[in-house]
Amino acid sequence: MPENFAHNLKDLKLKATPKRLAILSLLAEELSYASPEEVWRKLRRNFASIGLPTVYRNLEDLANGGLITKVIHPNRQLYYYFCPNSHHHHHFICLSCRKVEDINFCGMEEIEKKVDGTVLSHIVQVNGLCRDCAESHGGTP
Amino acid sequence: MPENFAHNLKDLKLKATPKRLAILSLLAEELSYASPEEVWRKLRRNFASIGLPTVYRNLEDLANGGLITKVIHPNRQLYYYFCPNSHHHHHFICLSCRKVEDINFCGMEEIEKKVDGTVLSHIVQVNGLCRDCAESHGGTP
DNA sequence: CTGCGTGCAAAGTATTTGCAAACCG
DNA sequence: CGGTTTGCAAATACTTTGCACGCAG
Repeated sequence: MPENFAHNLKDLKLKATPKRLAILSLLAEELSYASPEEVWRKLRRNFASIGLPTVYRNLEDLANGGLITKVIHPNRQLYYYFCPNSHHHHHFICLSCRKVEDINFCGMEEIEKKVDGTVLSHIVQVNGLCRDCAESHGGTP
Repeated sequence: MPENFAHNLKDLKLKATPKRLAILSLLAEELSYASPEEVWRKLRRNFASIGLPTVYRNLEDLANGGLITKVIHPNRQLYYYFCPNSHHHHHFICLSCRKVEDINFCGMEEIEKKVDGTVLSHIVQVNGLCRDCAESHGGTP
């Protein structure tokens, strides 16, 4: 499922501009989450001029469209992750190397029953150290 | 369990200053989460001079000590909530009136088994509209 | 063509930091 | 007394906005 990006964008009524496509493929190649500035730095290798605001705007739009996922980070900076996995699930993020693992579990059905109100969204994210990072520097994020 | 705040602070090696105690009791009286600035505005009623940075610092310290909880909000501002419930659980937050409901469920045991790494922390938060808000303005946060 | 997308420059604004003075224990 | 805590002022730094031009459809 490599290059339906253009198609995905069309579905979201976003134009398939070179920069959007580049952002998507760039993130798709990462196993980890990235900050807007990191994405921007990488894009500058391929584009003579690209503005940081453009990156912010596009990441935001892509996340709203569901093509990529916002990562919730203790330091409250923005990070994004491209997740090829299409069915509902959550993530384990490594605070050290930023790798992301899928978690195929979501207790939300049970939770929704317990809540006295309307659920609009939910956040489930597990933070920690991946096996590699945990072994190497035994616990220092 | 009203005023062991001083004791709680001591456990965290934080001095029981009037301002810290005020922050705690102020939050303890709320059923909802509050921003640092809101806390600050309320504190100014009782203290001739109180700096916003002090509020930020104390909220952060109290949250790190586990006396209060940071709320994760879509707008990425800081919010804090005092939760009297001592055993592990999570929260349903109303994006409209900011009320907080406890959710006595956490699927983390199951999740930890699935993860290939060391879990340091986890976030489970359900966002939505409480029954009252859902009924009144049927869906506009 | 026509409106969405982008660059650039500039503005926000919540949050942090530095330091001297005040204070808890 | 001695290390914490606090106020104040100022700085950070991430993120967002405005506007004119360029490009996708």
